[in-house]
Amino acid sequence: TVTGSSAMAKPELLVLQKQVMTDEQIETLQKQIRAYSTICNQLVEMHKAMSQQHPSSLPSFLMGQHTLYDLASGTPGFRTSARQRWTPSQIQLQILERLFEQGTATPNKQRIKEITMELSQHGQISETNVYNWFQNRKARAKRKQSHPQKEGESEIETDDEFPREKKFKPESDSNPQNAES
Amino acid sequence: TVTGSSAMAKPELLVLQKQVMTDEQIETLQKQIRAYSTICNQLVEMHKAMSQQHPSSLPSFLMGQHTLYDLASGTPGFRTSARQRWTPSQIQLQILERLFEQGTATPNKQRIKEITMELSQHGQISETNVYNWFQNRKARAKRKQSHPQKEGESEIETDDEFPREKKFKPESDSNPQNAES
DNA sequence: AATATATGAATGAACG
DNA sequence: CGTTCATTCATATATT
Repeated sequence: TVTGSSAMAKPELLVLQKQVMTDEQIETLQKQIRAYSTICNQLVEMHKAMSQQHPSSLPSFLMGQHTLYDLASGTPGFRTSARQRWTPSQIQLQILERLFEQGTATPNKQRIKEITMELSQHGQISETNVYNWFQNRKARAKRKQSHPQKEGESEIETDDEFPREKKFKPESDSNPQNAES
Repeated sequence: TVTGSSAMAKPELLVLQKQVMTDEQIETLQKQIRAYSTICNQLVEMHKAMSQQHPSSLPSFLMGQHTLYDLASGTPGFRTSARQRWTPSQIQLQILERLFEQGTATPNKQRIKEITMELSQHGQISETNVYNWFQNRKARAKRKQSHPQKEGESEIETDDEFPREKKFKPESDSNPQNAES
């Protein structure tokens, strides 16, 4: 039985007015469940390893949590991946790279359509894939040059990283000003 | 209507023929998520108590699990990344989505103030955040129809066994949107 | 197997 | 408002 231990996590993502969920909502739920599943199992494993006790001695609050095991242990590894990300084939990559070198940095809509059409002959691809690829390619190229040898030592400490030059839109008409603290 | 019906591998409880969930199913999901949430937090607490280490030293598999602590918002111990960029909480997102669906496409300044006031009760937020969110939401909703974000798996894997129960998207490439720049 | 890296995708913010 | 940029998230792949 799920006894609400505290008021820490209140997944209200399910509060709907109707009994209809969209694909996106279902996918969100799957992700969340999968995340919990993974972490729960990992944590349980760690706990067992640390306590060095009989593997059957689980803390009391895990008793009766059949819902957990029904969900998670049913499929080890939990292949719930709702969406696989696109992976360009070698041919596609070559074509894309060549286009990029030729100066096609940010193709417009029409250009993307053409490229997608072209690349679709060498594997499954969508316009969004092409769009994302060029965006990432450009961003990566830019970061590489400005960040040649810098090592990513940035830790999660409270180091006040200067938050970039934040530019406000000097709109004084219908644009709210930022009031963040 | 919901176009891309994805019949991918997923927990049994989510295998649906349509994108419609019954009250019971939603309730089941809520219970399961709550269970995960509770157990995860308990396990994390226990682990911290046992390891007697810095509360910030969490195992690697918890790194980057933003999905978790977004869901279990406010969970202490998880890396409190002082991110520069505003990230709406689940509740905030939910409210925003609802407002958007209700037709609040472009709220004026006054409306933004109200919304910000409302949302600020569920986390840090500024009027600019709200403004940007609606702008982005609208822009991307529009592009959504022109870019069918339906990518399949790449068939570059020649050593494929047999066609699994992959999801099949009705790639009808419906709307040849013509938006030249 | 666990960790590190590469990279596709998502999204808040900014620009013209 | 449409488009682009910058950063982050998530996962496939590589490395140890």
